[in-house]
Amino acid sequence: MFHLLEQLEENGAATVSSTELGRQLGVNAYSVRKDISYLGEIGNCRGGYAVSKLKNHVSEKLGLNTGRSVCIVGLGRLGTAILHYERLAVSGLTIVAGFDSNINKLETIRTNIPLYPAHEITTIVKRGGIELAVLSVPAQAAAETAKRLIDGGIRGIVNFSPAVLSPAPGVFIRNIDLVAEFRIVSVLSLLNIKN
Amino acid sequence: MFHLLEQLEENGAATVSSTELGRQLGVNAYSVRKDISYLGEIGNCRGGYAVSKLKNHVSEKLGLNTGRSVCIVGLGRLGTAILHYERLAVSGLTIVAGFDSNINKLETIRTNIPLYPAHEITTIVKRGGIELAVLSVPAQAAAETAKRLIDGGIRGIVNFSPAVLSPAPGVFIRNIDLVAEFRIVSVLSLLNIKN
DNA sequence: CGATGTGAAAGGTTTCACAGCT
DNA sequence: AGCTGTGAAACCTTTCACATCG
Repeated sequence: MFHLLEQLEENGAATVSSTELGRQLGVNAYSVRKDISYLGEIGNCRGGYAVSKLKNHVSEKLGLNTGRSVCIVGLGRLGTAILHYERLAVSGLTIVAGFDSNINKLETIRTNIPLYPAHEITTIVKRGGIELAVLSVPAQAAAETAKRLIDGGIRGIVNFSPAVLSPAPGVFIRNIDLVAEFRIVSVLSLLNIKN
Repeated sequence: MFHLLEQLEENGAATVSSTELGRQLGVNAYSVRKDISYLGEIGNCRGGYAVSKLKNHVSEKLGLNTGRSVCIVGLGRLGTAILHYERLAVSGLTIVAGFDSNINKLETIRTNIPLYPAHEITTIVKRGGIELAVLSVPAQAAAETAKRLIDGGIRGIVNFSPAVLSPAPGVFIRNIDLVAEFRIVSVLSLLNIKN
């Protein structure tokens, strides 16, 4: 949704209607209006929403403009891919550190982002006031690593490992199990025609 | 869920109760039982579920055992990471091809999986009867690439690009916008304590 | 008119309570 | 007693109809 607004703005569109937004997002116009209305009114009934105004409005209400610091824990292929992901940088998130338990690996990765061994997680997170973390370590290391992050005072974790992390107070955890996603597609593509 | 069952089996657990499954999955026991019951009964009321029996039951009912072929389109860092992802291989999915529009890139990637230039997508997918695809190309290339896959007769697409693909009959599309996931964590970790 | 914002209906999912089996 | 399977209740989300505004 936000990405679409940015695209529209780049293309020089001044306004956009809920119908059009819905079409491009693959949902109906009701939902679009409902969602937008939760953030308070803004539309100028005649010509739809003013694109840049709506973008800023959403951005502000959701706190998307407040830059937040992120660290990547586990620099395997997936972790490294995220470390270099450009789209993150342009979305208010700054990657400020990377961690891996394999010290040799830290030296082979080319980046300007500072990298540290895994045992320093708690210290660095605490010192740098790092708010969010990406967990891309093997399943068996997930619980231990998460504990270190939480001890450092992390506020949110995006967990790519298949292990389900035990919830901690004040820490928001989002699990993304890639293999499960593939299974979903695999199963559902067999069954029905509609999404 | 499925991953947990495999783990339990490895650890030699013979049976498991819905309460215990729920605890480890971070949901309550009601949901676990409800979900399992949709696939038909199986539990032996006294000692909970027999782990391996349940695993096979789920596997069979969901068609997880029928090996399906997958191709990866767009061999950037993310695409390459998935190409090498071992956990996919052990979950009934076989990666049978990779595609990229940059021919030079195809030569630099070390793998046993056959790689092809992007313009051959339709041909190879059709010829190989490839069922599922991973789309990890830049947003502006997503629509065109998806069209080629669909022309080749693909059944399901896991779309990692931020572009929303227009739905096609008989093709199941699952969108995974990584930046959106980070925004969700970023926003929600600010607000509430509970997940 | 064309478009938004919103209360009410429809539909679906999660939670619960409890019968029934070992 | 301990646990499963399931109908009913509570809850939430999506869909719709329509009043309202420029």
